[in-house]
Amino acid sequence: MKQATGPAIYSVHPWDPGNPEKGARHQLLSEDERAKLAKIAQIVRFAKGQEIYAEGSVAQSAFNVIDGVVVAYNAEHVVSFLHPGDLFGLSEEGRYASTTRAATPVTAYKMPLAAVRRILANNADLDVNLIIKLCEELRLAQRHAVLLAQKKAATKLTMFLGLQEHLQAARGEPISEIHLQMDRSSVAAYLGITLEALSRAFRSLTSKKLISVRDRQHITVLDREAFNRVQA
Amino acid sequence: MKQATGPAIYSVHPWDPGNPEKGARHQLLSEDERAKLAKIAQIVRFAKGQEIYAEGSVAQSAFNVIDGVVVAYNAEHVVSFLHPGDLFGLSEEGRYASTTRAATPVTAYKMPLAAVRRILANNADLDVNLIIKLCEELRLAQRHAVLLAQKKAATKLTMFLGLQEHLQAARGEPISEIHLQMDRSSVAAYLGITLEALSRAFRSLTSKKLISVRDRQHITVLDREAFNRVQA
DNA sequence: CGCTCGCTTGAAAAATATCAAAATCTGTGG
DNA sequence: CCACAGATTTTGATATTTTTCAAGCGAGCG
Repeated sequence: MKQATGPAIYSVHPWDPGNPEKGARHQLLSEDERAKLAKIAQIVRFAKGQEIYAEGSVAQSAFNVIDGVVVAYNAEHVVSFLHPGDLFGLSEEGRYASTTRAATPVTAYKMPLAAVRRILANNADLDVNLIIKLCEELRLAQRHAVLLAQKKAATKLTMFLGLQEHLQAARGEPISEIHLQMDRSSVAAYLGITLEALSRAFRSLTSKKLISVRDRQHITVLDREAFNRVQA
Repeated sequence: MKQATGPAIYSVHPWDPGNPEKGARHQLLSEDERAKLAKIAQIVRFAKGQEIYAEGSVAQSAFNVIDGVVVAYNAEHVVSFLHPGDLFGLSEEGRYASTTRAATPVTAYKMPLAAVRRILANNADLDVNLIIKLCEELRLAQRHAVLLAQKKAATKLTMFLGLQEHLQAARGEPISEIHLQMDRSSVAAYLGITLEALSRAFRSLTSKKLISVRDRQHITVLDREAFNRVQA
């Protein structure tokens, strides 16, 4: 468990173009805010594969990932992966907009939406931070769209790996290897291709020695230049 | 010109599952807030095809569409269409995350980001409303992702037309016809297919009498049931 | 009138989807 | 520690679909 002090929301800061640490993520909540949220939060655990909530059901709680990876589905299609420091469970007209499921064993804070709203209404700083986080999610969703718009499976895969690597770095994790915690079918759904096409794309990149696959979860980029060139 | 009283942000309200007017959009800003923003906003116009700002350039202004349609590009790919009541120009690390271009003649409010931030910092209500709007954009982006994940061009097209119709209704415009204000190449880029594939998808739906195309901009759904069934 | 630009159509090439089956991995229990 | 059952992933062959390249159409405009 990474944070015992209360909910934590990480994001890159959306302003300051001259920011020295480009792309680094920061904790958006102050100690005080975290403490406030901690009072209404409880820690919950989900087993791998367990559903957290279903699309269309009445939204009662928001969640904040402490450890593990969550997959969000819209109508059978994977729309995002949520990592520690990410927030999910925001809703459309009071109902969840996605189905979420634990891709690995997950620990998370669970917070009643009503209480979150009450706190937000009285705390301008929190609002701004939530805005920052939402901007980040929006940018990620748009990057996902760019990825999905690619026509070749190998291109999609390199973009995906690049994105994962980038996020991993932003989270401060080592990036000698890319660590894919979700299974192949989730990745395929995220890329908008079949499991078979994904498998072949992996093989194609591997046989060209652009990447090496240590095991299903660990990938290394061998030829960075050629790897980046695939995205063209 | 639709709103002379100041910037307007429209969105569906994210809570209240029992909301009677499902999917209807509301004005998020109070008269007071609009007046406050109007003080820092100027009205600007863009000719059809004109670039509004470029991806990666330093972000200095946010925009609020008054009239017309704006296309947002990420790396050559269309990620969204912006209509009256939409907000754009929010940034990542101080630089614009997309390139935007007027798809039709556009009128918009232009507001210095620094001033917007100053107002946001002192106005919790605005914050909450911005959050609501960002949630909406996020949901749209995820719906776009679901669309892009479809494997057949005809399916993508029906989903797109359905989405446009839905948005049109939410804006309170008549929906006897679907009005596509952007050109075919923008639609194709949004769907992640080639112009030719889009053209063939239109022909396929037309020849099956699911839709009729009055002119390049106006489409009618003839067989609603079959039309909805395509999305399977 | 002749032009360009946006869109449509056609034919061949390339890529992915689909279906079926083999291989590999994971967790469980002996 | 090993063996087994079920789930996950890879591989193979074929069918579909889309991309690509090239040419034709048509509306709007100087």
